[in-house]
Amino acid sequence: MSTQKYKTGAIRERNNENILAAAEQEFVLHGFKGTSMQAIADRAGVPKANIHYYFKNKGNLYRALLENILTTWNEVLSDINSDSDPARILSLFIRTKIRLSYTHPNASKIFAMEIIQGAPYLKDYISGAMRQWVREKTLVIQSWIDAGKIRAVDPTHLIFMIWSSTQHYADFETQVLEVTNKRQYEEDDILRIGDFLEDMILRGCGLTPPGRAAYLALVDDQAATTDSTGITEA
Amino acid sequence: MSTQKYKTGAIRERNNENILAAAEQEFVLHGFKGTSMQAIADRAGVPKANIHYYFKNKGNLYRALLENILTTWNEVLSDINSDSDPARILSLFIRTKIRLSYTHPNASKIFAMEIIQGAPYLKDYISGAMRQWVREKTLVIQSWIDAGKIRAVDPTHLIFMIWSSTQHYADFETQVLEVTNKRQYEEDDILRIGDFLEDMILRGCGLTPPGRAAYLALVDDQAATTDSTGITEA
DNA sequence: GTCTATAGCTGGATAGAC
DNA sequence: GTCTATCCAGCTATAGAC
Repeated sequence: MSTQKYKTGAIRERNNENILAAAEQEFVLHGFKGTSMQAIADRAGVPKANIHYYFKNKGNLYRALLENILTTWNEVLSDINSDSDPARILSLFIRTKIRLSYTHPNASKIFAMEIIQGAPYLKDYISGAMRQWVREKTLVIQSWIDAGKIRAVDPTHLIFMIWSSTQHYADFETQVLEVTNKRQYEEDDILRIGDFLEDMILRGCGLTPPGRAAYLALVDDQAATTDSTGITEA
Repeated sequence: MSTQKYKTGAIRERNNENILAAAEQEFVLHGFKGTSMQAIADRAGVPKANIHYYFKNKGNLYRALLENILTTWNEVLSDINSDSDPARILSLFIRTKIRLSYTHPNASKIFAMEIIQGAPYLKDYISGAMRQWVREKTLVIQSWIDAGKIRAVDPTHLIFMIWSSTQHYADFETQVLEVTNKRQYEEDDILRIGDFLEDMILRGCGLTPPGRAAYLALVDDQAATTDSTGITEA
């Protein structure tokens, strides 16, 4: 029940996105408590009061941002399932997570800071949906072990290892770039990291790494399929 | 040139430690900007003005804390060198880092948050001492590869993998405990994490993991040696 | 829906009594 | 060296003109 005729929802949405994008930057740089609504407003180019009009208070804005992040991740990662070949699934999962860290580094960083500080806003999500997700995946991995498809490694720790080693390149971006004396990641860096982590982790599982070419072929296939579904958003 | 006769240095030191310990807690929970001097003072049980007397300002207090952290890490990890057996060195390094994450989780978390936020206080350290440290270690690892002692894996990424997968259990403690439905880590958890990561990473390097027993024997040896040096601090 | 002005409070830091 | 009282800049949030 908005007061304007039509179309104005578009302005609201655009403002919304601007504010959320600005908030993401500020929260990464200064943390939740350390970020001021004024700084977000300045970065988004709107008066401070407007943010309160849109989101009521700082906690709601932060919550909206976290939901955005989790939604994006779920959309991308939900593609990964129902292939009975462990090597292909693990490879795809590892490389997709690395690509996510590359395309959404700030999302990963905000999530990381939230967890490090004790997950005050995400405790329910972690002990609910996330725990459930891990339970399901460990059952799949355990079934691979029982079928003799992979070595007997602890499924839960395997998931933690994939999470930590991939997210590291987003969360500790500053350290990685500074230590390796680079300005920023390039496409080739992302592929090489994928090569390395796939190689290490799959060998640890007693599997033969499918390699970079197999992944690129798979992604190209998906891209072609997605195009053919006719997504036409500008 | 202090104004009191003698012994008062002990009081100052005790206060200093209390303040640093309180600051560690608060900085972990709320980040640098989000932490108030009042909160630190309350937790340390001293008037706020005393902290300013001891540390002059918030930035100095934070810097002192970071220096404390880096000193502790250097002391513990500098023991690890000069063994020409890659499997033993890597195993010891992995398990020592996990133990550090267990004994000093807050130190790891503060360091992580500092890096995630762009390392405003530690950029010099990273591009200086830390980069140098990585350079040296990669040369050692590369010499192992050249000598055919381990598989040809990227030395830098190997170091990042060990860092990320071990620190994960400190930094993401909340997530790990919540997902695995545990209250806190126990001794056995630490050993099992060591078993898992040693197994995965050393196999990835084409090495045979020495295993838990080898590590425990080594640590017991060191403890005995340390005792025999006659350290008598209360 | 948008923005200015401001209330009400907490922040870091210091002056000055003890 | 210690602590109380206080300054003032900056904070979140809202009231109310437009």
